[in-house]
Amino acid sequence: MNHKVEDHLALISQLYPGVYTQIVPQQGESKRRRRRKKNKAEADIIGAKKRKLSEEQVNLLEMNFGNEHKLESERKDKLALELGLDPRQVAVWFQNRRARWKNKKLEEEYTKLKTAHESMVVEKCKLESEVLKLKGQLSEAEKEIQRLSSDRVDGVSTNSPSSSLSMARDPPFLGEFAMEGYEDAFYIPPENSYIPGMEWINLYV
DNA sequence: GTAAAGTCGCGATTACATCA
DNA sequence: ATGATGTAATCGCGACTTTA
Repeated sequence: MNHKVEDHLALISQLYPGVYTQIVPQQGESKRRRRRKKNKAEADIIGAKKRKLSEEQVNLLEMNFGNEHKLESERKDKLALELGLDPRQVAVWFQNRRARWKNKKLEEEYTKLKTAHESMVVEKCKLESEVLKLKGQLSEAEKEIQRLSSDRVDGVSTNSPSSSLSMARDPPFLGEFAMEGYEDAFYIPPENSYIPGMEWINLYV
């Protein structure tokens, strides 16, 4: 805080006890208190009008912030002298600037994550439709197998085990998340490994 | 060694200027 | 005139350092 303003506040708090209660903390009052509202008359009395920094001042501050976000006191004093500001104002500016920078970074990060999430959703849709397509192909192939095997055994045997095998091995249809929690139950073997009962597949590859 | 005082940075909030 | 927005300033707090 500007020392002049502080002096004014101290004086006013002496003259008008109860107005600036935050200056003399109450005994045992550790919790955050509601801050007093400064009215225009008070601001006029103490000359505490808020003023915008000039473009040149902001430019120089921005340049310094670009070099280094933190502000050691030596640099702060030097900068304050250069800008014709109170060192406290320079510190406050850096404080607020760091907060703005942090907010901006957070927003950028959020946008990046959102974009990544959206493209993942698209990818998921693609994969799901691919799965549906492959399931259709599989079902067609099984129908064809059944047709061929019934052609081959036609008139020889009516209780061929092959007619029920594929049904017995088929996992129940569980919808979109069929594999969740069933990784062990429906183990998918690596390529070229021998699968009992799956010899037929070699006929088609 | 330690309690009190001082300093600094941060998050949250307020006050004020500016603009649509 | 008024609500939205941006930003300077304030407050309260914790962490750390300095001083007596």
